[in-house]
Amino acid sequence: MSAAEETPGGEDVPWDEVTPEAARRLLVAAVEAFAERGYHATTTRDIAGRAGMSPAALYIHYKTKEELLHRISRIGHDKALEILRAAADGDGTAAERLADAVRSFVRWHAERHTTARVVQYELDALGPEHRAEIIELRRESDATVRRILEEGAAAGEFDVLDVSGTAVAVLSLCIDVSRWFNTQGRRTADEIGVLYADLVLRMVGVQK
Amino acid sequence: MSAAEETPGGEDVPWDEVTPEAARRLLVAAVEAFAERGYHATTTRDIAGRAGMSPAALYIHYKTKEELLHRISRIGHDKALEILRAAADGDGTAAERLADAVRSFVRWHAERHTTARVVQYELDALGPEHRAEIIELRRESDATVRRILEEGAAAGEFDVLDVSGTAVAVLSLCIDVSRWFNTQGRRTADEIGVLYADLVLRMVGVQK
DNA sequence: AACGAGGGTGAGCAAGCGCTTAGATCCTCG
DNA sequence: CGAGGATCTAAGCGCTTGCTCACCCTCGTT
Repeated sequence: MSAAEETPGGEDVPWDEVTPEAARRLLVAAVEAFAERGYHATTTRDIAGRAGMSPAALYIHYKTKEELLHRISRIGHDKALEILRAAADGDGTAAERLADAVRSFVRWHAERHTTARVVQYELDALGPEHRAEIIELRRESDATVRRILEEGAAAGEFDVLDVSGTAVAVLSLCIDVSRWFNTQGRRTADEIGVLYADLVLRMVGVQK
Repeated sequence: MSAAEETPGGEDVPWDEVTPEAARRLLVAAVEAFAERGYHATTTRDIAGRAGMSPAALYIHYKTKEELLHRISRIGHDKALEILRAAADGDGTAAERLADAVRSFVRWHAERHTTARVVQYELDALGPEHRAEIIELRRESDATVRRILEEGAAAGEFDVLDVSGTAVAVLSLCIDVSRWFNTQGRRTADEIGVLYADLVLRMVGVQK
């Protein structure tokens, strides 16, 4: 049993932590529908239909439609935070780690823009406790980026006037990729990652 | 009759192009509701209630709920484009005009983040023709920023590898302010505008 | 062969949705 | 003053929504 399955294309299969298979199919269908039309415009019938099941089948695996959104949001935020932390905890100078963080974070938001859109823009549709839980994860993402900036500033690598303001700007720039990215566009996810890493290094005063 | 009314606080009153007064009240109520809960989660009863009117009153001034959203989106995009063009067509070096554009564009997205949120994130809720109309306005915003970058690059003021990619990044950075900005936050709209103008100048290789 | 458990379905309920209609009330102007 | 259009309301229509319920089918175990 492989820990991370692979498609013929080499892309790793997400959501493989969701079992049984019917629950995963429903969740994938929900991600697509939420990304296309938004949480509130998506009906449970639409989700079930995309998964090839009857409307009632949804409620065998999920208590409510909101629970589905929460599962998606939680897994997505965990993944996003994991990406940032892997870069922040890596080897190399602060500049290298910052570039790595931006490159991989942007790539995720572009490649998986369907998921990212739901994760980043449907926060308000969650119930109060679920929303609070997710907001805490976002705070940790913010702290991770801030940490790299602080280390780079302390080491004299970066020239930053406002560390926390710059951290917000960096994250904001990356997140918004999921709003406008389009698979038919001119640029690939990789190209945007490279471009953005360069722009962010410039923001912190690093010359190439 | 003043062309632009003023509140005691000195803030200019938007939506004064919307008449009669009842139609404006409904529209302002809709902006608040759409920003808080999203277009699809907002009911026509909620909008009418906030405006202190009965549900049916909405349909005297607007044919559908979608027409309300379109009016909001159209006026907001016109205003955003006007801000960008005023800066782009101003005097001064390309660097000064770029800084001015970012400063005022960010300030608008922060100060009027309620409106901006609806304008920027509810595009998909519009019908096909209305959406196409708005997308055209966005293209013009993009072209305006790109123009400043091209002029700065041609004049040797800027060091930009990828003009259109950088233009997207600059706009994206500014727009996303409306997602996270909060009136109770640490920073004022002005402060963020100044910070972001600095970050953007760094992106295009201008030293302070 | 009989069983129990769990995933699945068709039908449908109560509530809430966008929007309409009939009629009351207000304002404007001859 | 009194006609007539504009504005607003109470009531409610037809439909869709999230979700439930009674039942069925499949399958490993005894």
